[in-house]
Amino acid sequence: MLTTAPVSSRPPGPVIASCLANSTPVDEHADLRASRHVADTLKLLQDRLAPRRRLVHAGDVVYGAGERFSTLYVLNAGFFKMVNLTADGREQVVSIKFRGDWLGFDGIARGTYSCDAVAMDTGEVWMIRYDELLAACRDCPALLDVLHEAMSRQIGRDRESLMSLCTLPADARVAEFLRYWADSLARSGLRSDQIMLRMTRAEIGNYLGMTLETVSRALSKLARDQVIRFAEKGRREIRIPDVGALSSFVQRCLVPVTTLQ
Amino acid sequence: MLTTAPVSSRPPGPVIASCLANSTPVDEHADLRASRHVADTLKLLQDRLAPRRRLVHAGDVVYGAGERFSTLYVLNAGFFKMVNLTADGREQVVSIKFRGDWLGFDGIARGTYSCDAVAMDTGEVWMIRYDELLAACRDCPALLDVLHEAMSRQIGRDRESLMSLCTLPADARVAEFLRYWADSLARSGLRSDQIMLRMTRAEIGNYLGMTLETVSRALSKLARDQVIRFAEKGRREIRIPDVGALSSFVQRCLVPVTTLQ
DNA sequence: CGCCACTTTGAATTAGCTCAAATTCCGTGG
DNA sequence: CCACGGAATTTGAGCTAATTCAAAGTGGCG
Repeated sequence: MLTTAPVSSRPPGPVIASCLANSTPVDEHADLRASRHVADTLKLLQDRLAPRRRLVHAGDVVYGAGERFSTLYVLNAGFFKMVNLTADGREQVVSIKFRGDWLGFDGIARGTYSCDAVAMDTGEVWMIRYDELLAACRDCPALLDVLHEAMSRQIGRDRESLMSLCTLPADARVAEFLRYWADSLARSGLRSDQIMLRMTRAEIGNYLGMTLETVSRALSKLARDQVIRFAEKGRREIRIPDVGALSSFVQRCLVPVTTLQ
Repeated sequence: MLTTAPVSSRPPGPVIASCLANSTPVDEHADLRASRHVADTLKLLQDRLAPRRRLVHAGDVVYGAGERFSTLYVLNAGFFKMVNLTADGREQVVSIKFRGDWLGFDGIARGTYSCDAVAMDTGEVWMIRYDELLAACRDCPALLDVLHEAMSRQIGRDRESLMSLCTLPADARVAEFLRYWADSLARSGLRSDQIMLRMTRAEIGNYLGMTLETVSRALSKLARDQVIRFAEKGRREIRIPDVGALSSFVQRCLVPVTTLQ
């Protein structure tokens, strides 16, 4: 559980238990706290609302853009992408959801969902009728706190995505993307030194505002620089020996030449 | 300055009164309804919370990144920009706020604000302590609805920004930006055929993920195509004879050659 | 009037895109 | 088991939209 530091001394080791490989250098308990926070939130929802659970498989659409809004979803397992399709035919992955994330907030204001929520893997969502949630909040203020916290976190997260898009070159955006994915796994209580990407290069590129070729080149570069490693077979699985290395890669992208003088 | 234009058959024509020239083709009362909605919301807040008002002038910082979160702000007049500064020194305008918009949602989850809220003009914000708001919501569910609606709308809006960034070329992003600004003025109940930009080209470029030169070129192009017109003096004021023209300009950007076959 | 910040425009440069070809992976059926 | 085919990926090469660099031009204001 305690990573053996940056320098990889770790043998591939069986994936069995031993989970929760984290590596935030600043606060090595941060991931643990975060994952507990997710677990606590889910527990609260389960206790107070006993939400209906729904199993999903890759490709399942939990709700589609334009459908009447009535229920929020909380992701308990698996991964989702939110896909937006504009009237003029532009298609865009606008966000990726992990365990503990809520789906459907955008529906509250308009009365209809504005995206498709598509499962990228086998997983489970909890269905929470918005009206029932509000009713339950009356008896249990903690529930309201949890709701607001989730909405607020999404707002903060969306902002970070926007920052990335606006201020980072393509290579760095890919690195940031992997870093966030690893972070999210850690928050979920899963091992984060190993990512099974559930997206094609084309989808990643769409999400990050670049072409699939650029994604591929960026990943190749990250591998060349030893920041990531591809699993022996299948280039969808990515090993991240040290999350910190991803962050410093981003930094390096920002200071292209200035280092010299 | 006025290049004799490619075709130019339209005479300058007086722009005198005739305010509120809107041009949503689908529903010509949409703007009116939207502005009533903003007014109703503000009325509700005023009646139930009697929030403290604060006058601001251009450059005033209502709250800064890192400050302890305690209160939300509702913009009653003026314009704000939200500015994010990352640890590594990247600075980014992450959103623009208009009348009826709320400021500070990002603070709920982290307990601190994550952006600077900077006034771009003389205006007024209403201060709403978050704890008091929650207390008031207990007696008045409508208040809670308004809060959730505002958070949800921001989530939806942030998504649209991201779509723009990812899927539109620079020219179109500038057009979209102006269109949204005009829309927001209409929602505020202000005339929307005329925009006084409170931002430099550099700020606009930062917000839209491009350089100031690109913004300038895009605006020049829009003027050349008669989609906008600059006021006689000062290139900060922009006339929009027809908002629809902005939208169709965006469309044109998306179909570069395909029109032929 | 003259400074200064902002804007516009042009010319050269480049990051990322498009197009194209080769390679790998994986499921399917003989 | 292997051969086959389609989809995803990688990599190269040229092209283009947008950036960078540079030089005027414009407006606001003490």
